[in-house]
Amino acid sequence: MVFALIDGNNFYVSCERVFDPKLEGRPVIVLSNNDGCAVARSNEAKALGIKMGEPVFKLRDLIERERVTVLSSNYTLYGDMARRVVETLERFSPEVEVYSIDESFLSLEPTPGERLVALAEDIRATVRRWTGIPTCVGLGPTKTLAKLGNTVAKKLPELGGVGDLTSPALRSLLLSRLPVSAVWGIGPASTRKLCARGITTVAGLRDLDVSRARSLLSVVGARIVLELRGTPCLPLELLPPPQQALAVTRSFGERVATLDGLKEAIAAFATVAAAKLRRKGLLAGELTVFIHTSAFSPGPRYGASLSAALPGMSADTFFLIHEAHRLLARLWRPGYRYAKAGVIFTDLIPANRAQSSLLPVEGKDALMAAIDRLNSRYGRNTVYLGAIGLGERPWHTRFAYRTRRYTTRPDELLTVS
DNA sequence: TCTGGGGTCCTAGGACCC
DNA sequence: TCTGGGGTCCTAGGACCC
Repeated sequence: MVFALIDGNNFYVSCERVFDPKLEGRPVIVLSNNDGCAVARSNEAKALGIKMGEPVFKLRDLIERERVTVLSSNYTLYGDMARRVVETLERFSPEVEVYSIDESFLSLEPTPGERLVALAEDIRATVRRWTGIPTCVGLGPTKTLAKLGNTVAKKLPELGGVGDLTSPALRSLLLSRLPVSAVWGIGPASTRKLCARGITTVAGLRDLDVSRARSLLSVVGARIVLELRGTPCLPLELLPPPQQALAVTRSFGERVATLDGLKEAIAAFATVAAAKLRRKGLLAGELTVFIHTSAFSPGPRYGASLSAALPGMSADTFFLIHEAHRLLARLWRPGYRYAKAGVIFTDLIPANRAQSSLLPVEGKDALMAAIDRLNSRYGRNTVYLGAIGLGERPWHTRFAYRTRRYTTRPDELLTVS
């Protein structure tokens, strides 16, 4: 059995290009929430030196000079495109682990006589043809090596999009040339630790004594060393583990100084989070609320968070807004310009496993279901609670350059003439 | 002078991922 | 002026138990 990792190339940009071919061959970046940072870059944008996570205001001149196309995130579109990619992958293996929005692990069992690389090329070509999304495929005897193979495929275009690390000989050659920071799970802190001890290449990490890796980088490091040697330690996760936390947090479009303004924002975030809970069939038992000023701007700074067990498991918007507001009232201090806030639900359980309350609230579930149906049928925010406010919403996240939701909104379909 | 052993649970903080 | 959001896992240390 071989692990394959299929990963969408510059995924968000590729989704946009499917519906706007004029973007092909041009520098394109997609921005984070609130149009803050570049989170996806076409190869042309990478070639201009635009870094992952770079704040867009620092790029203004470059964008102007090089005529870079700048787009806001269109998560509705990317989520739907990702679903199509996964459906395509499921044709090639009964075992698919959806690892992130643009990455899936597959187990591959080539039939006798079938070349593994040819199979990988077939997967790429089919995904491209059926969804329009270009991908790269990494192959290896472990997930860590498949991931590394994918990195190699992206780095070396001459490989034709497939990085095969199943053969020990080729693997040894490549591992001695790749920096240790290229390994999945080795971040900046671990890279510093390793380099300080003279371990700078992937091969160096592979040859590190396992107990030494364990003491240096915890069990995570020990597992990585074994995986690099070809011993699988990470199985495919075919069914997603139960979710542990659900958060809605946002930077504000404009700073908010008043308690009323924060209450509206927190009510809006709690509304979205509660709807997500219901869609996933979950109830929350604990709530955290946080607010803070900007970490970048000068001026007085303040930030705080509070958690509390809810008096009962819930996914009820009325109740959750009320509880979030109680925490907010204890957090809020006057005299600050707040830049960000959020609500986080934890202690999640499936609604069908919950103990029923001794004091059922008549009709509340039916009311929530009715609201969800209306909003699903007529669009988000068709019906919402007055706590979100009816007037200006300075805290609203900016999406100034968002494209259409081509695949999920009949009124936003692409028109062809 | 000599002062056990083996556990669980919880939390805060760090690290990492996309 | 303008700097994202949503997750998971691991460890150390304290509290507590018998």
